[in-house]
Amino acid sequence: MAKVKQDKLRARLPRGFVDRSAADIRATDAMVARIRQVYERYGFDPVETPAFEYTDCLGKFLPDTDRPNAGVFSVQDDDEQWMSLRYDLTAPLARHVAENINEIQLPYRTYRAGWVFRNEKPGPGRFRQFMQFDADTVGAAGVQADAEMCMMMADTMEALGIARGDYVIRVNNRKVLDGVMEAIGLGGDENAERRLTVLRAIDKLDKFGPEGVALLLGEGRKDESGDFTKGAGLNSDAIEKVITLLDVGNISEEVIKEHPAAQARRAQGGMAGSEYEAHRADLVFGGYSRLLYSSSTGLSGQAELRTIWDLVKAAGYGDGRIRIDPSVVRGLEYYTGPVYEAELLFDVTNEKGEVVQFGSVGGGGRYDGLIKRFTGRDVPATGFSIGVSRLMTALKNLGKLGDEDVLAPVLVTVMDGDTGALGRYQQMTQTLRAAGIRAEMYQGNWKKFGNQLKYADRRGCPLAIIQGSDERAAGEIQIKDLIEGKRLSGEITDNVTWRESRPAQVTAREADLVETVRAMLAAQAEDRRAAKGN
RNA sequence: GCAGACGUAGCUCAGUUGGUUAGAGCGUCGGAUUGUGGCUCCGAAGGUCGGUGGUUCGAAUCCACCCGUCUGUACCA
Repeated sequence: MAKVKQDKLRARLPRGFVDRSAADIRATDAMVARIRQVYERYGFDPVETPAFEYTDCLGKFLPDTDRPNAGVFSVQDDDEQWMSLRYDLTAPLARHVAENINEIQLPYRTYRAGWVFRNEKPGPGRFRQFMQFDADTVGAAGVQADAEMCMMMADTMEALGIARGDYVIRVNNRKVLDGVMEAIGLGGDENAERRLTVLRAIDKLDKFGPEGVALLLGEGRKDESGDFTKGAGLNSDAIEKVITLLDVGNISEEVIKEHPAAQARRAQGGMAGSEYEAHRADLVFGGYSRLLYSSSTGLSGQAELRTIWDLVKAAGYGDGRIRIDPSVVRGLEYYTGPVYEAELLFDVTNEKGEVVQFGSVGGGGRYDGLIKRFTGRDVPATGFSIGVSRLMTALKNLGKLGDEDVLAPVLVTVMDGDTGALGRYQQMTQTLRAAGIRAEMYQGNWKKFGNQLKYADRRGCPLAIIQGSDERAAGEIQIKDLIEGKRLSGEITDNVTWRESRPAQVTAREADLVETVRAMLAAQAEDRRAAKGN
């Protein structure tokens, strides 16, 4: 016997994957619906591509194509072609557009939600399968398309219940970063590797602060466990320039208020939030100018940012919802111009009650070269991605989700298991369903009646319908209010009394089934509202 | 990938310097109560002590390797 047990299969979930509960699925559906509503209102249309793509279509633009299974899940098809599970929704869109370029009317405004897969180390809140919700404009070269993306991200945050001031869309431009690297002598193909190291170091600003970034730009940095990360090896002059750039966006309130234009404005009676932001932007652009005067690439990046800023300001988004920020880096490979990301500004606590650094919940940018790989012709595009799973974790801990719990069904209990009686119970159940009330007939072993109520209780059923032969003969039913009954249970300690008093149970005419159930459910809903109010 | 910590029942954890049959609480199931949830009481099931190999008369305990989890770090399209 023991041997049989040894051979027993162990049920186990693959590392980094999760099963989703009813509550999770409902919360995700609700979130996706709200995001979709925003995208639709902006005039975007849905498209869907499969989870698998040929590996070369996903990864040709990557420098590390020689490692087909690093980071992605790949398999070989019957014909020995490599296929991979998609790791984002942008590369598949590029493939779709390129393949259908003659049928698609450009500019193509499109959105899609879907699961993506990454073969990397999972952590808390980090999975190997997660959902993204993307929007892209393909075939629009002007930065007005990028400005619109930023505004749409802001609207999406608010549609999800994140208050204005609790999030910010930070915008930068890869050309500005490239300009600074030119200025410190890292231009040219021979320095590509070091440029990448510098970008990675900059990306760590929110994690390690300016001091940590400076170490990574120089010799390197040692972490808590004593592990050493080799740095970019820049000299102190170059490090200072990069740190200065990152610091350009870090302007204190006092400095902004000392701005000459701001002082004049204040003399006339105060400064609105949008004016404060405008002065802040002026100071940021001034800082860019001082650092980038020698780089034409950098200056054109700055000009693009200026245009984006003017556009979002004109549309009323210049009140702190969207900010120019020199420390935004984003995806290291294919972005060519403006990059943007959405960041939450409130504290997020995990299951243990610890405050965690949440970072960005979505981001994107302009990728003018991605589709050209397939078509050979210029097809500029810009778009962004929202990490649905990640954002949901944040919202769940905030209590912004899970409010709209679905009510468990009314349980029609079974007192008598012969076919005739079962038919009558089934018919009652259908009558409730036809009236739009969620209901089910007990499907377990009917002979243990106590178990039926126990089942109803644990399932969270609001009501139980009971009809034994006595009630049947009288044309009646018993309706038990399980919520009220649970409340009363606190006052009864003796089991015999508890059973015989049949707490919170009413008798009704069978003909009044729907009417009585409706009234009792309405009363419970009213109680819940009242309780929430307190 | 690198560095560190940790793996005992479904869950949370005890387990003495290496010593007989590895325990508790919670949960699960059954009964007290075949037409009434909760409480209470009684009873039961549930463990290759993460795996493999080694040291030893003897290993949950010591050693090596592997697997897994967690933390930091790298990578993250």
